[in-house]
Amino acid sequence: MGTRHRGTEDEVRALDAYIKLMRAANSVTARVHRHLAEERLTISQFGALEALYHLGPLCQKDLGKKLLKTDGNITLVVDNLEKRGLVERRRDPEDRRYVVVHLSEKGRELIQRIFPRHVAAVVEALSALAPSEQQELARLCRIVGKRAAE
Amino acid sequence: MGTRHRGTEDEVRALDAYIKLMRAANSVTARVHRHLAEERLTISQFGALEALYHLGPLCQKDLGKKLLKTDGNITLVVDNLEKRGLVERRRDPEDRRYVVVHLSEKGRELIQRIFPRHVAAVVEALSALAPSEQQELARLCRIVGKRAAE
DNA sequence: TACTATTATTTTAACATTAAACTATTTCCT
DNA sequence: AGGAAATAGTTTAATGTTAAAATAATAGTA
Repeated sequence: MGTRHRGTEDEVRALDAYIKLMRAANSVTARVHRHLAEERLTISQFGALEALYHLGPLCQKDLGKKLLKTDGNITLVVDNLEKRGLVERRRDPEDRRYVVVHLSEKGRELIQRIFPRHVAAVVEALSALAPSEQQELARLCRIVGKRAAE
Repeated sequence: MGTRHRGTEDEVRALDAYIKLMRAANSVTARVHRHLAEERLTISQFGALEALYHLGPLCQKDLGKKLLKTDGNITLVVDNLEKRGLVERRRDPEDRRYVVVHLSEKGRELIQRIFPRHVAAVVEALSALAPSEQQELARLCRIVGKRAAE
């Protein structure tokens, strides 16, 4: 077991699962995003580009919801993408509170080029599990995530 | 499924498990550490105190290995704990390259007081799963984490 | 219409995080 | 012994991250 805590059986079991979950998420994140360094992209920047690529233009609030990040964080990440010309901010003329973030041509070219590497890295990272185990992992994580997000 | 990617069955399955794993880890981390704000402790600070509490004094290198963080990061986290008088740095007289980090009395009192809350929060976060499911989650995460850490 | 509440974004302060360069110390090897 | 290599820690620069306060714009309501 991964915990040194002396507690009830329930506690030790939960702590063990917790530690393993955290370590798996850490290791997989590091491994999956290793290839991003080549393009000088951070994980957050990649996440934003990917969301815009698959969902189309989004206002910053919605981008934050997708990435589970705060408003202020999105402001900074979009700033840095904008500096590199990978996205464009467009103020919504209908409701001037909204800033809609669009992929630029350069940004689209980049995410199109590197997304296949991302998929390959994810497949590789999970290849130690059989297909049915991957599905079971997804099922358990969905339950845990849902409860914790309440 | 949690992905919009159009790909092979293997790809979609792996991406789905990956997304669920990440979201679960994120949500559980946020939930489990919610109580730390009361004590104005960060997650990293809590992790360092916990490691010192359960493993005894550690040099910064070893602390970094436990927390999976870089040297420079540990320097800062220990700095901030030291400022609050929760830990003490002691240069190893045998090998003056090493700085051994000790819990102070104040630090020990704090971690002893809040650790039970941490355990309770972890148990709560995982309570949506049956005991056997928690064990299965731990098993799958261990496999995935091990592969990714290679 | 005018006031209030809500919503989206930005800003700020504090801490986290990494990579890379740097310092100090020790170990290893010839 | 002496110099090279390895190891522990610090520093720096860039980015991320949050919470909280501040701005700006819109919606709702008396």
